[in-house]
Amino acid sequence: MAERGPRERMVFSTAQLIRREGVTATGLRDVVAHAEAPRGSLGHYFPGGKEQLVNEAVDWAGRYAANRIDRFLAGMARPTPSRLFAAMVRQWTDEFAAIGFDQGCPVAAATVDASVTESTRAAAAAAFSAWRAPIARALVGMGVPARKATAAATLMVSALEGAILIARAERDTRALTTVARELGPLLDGYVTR
Amino acid sequence: MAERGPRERMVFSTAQLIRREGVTATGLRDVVAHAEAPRGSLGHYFPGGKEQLVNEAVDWAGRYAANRIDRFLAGMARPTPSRLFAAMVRQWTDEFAAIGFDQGCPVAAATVDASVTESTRAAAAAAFSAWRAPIARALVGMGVPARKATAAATLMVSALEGAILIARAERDTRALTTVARELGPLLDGYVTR
DNA sequence: AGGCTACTATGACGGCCGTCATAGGGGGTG
DNA sequence: CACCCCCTATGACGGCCGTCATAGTAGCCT
Repeated sequence: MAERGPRERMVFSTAQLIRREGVTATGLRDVVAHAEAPRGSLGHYFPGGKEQLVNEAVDWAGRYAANRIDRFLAGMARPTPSRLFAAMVRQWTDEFAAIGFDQGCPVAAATVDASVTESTRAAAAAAFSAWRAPIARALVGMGVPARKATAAATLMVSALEGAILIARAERDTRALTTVARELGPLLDGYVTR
Repeated sequence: MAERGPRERMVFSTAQLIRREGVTATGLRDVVAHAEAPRGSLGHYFPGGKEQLVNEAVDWAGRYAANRIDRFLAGMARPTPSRLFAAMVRQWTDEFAAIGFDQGCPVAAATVDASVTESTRAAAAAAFSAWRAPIARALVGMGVPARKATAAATLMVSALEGAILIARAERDTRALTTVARELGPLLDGYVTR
């Protein structure tokens, strides 16, 4: 997360804060403090106000999740659906173990939280889409029929998001490891060649 | 939702409002208005303040979800894991179709949202537990080994919660129907007798 | 009747929110 | 130098928040 300009830092910090506080509870003053950004720049870079800032943070999160998928695949010698899913899950178990359960998924937070604006809801939908696309593409590359790939990707994201939720509530990664274990064989079963 | 006292109405209204606004965005004044309850009673019935009110709402939601499971089973001639899951999913697709995508799961909202207090987080964990227990019990009754039943219940709740999230973001029930369809055979495969 | 308890009414308090108006720096260009 | 444009500084505004103090009212118990 190299040294970027104030604008990018604010978007990134917004995503970070949304992850643990939710949209409504994240104040713009908190954002500038976290980003160590000049407060006066807020209205300058984000004339659309908090709504614009939040939307950009959600966009950022969607792109980040998508990139992660590609990175997981790049690190695998012989990728399989279950291995990809295991990597996605492990990313979260590792993070929970390392820094605690306070930070969840920003896209989930933006979806659930608050008097979320229509535009923010649309940003969340786009983020889920951006996340699912590389998964489905990867599954096809592993031999899953295109017809089944998007459904499988939806299942993977759903199970992961739900398990993240439960893990945070229980402060225990068990839900995550459970879904990875139980879903693995089913996912590999989609492969036809 | 028969005519209850003001106290119960406030708890119920809190759950309703949390479902669509989140915890932080739900104001106490909104609650009394929605419950048509006397404002002066808030501090009387809930000396623990908003925190207590939210916790009771989450508790209520957990019990409600658990009761729903029993009601689903009662309405089935020959219950199977996939049929139970389909019923759980259908409850949500029906609700989304009927009243829109504005209302999600209150337990998810309480988990994700905000400067949620430790006690609220614990209430959410208890709610998930209360929800999962009757599912696991039902699975055992259908012939799923006890060893596998809790894992399967966790998978079902995870996939459902995640799909609810995606469905709300996309304003489309497709994610829900997808997980029901894809997970069905796996769930029935747990049955050994 | 008197008194005690359970409940309700009302308004004020301090605090934080997102937004905006105003003004100042500061470097590159004419 | 003068100018302009991009960025930043600062403080005020109205509004809503959760909480609390104070003052009632209603009804049962003895």
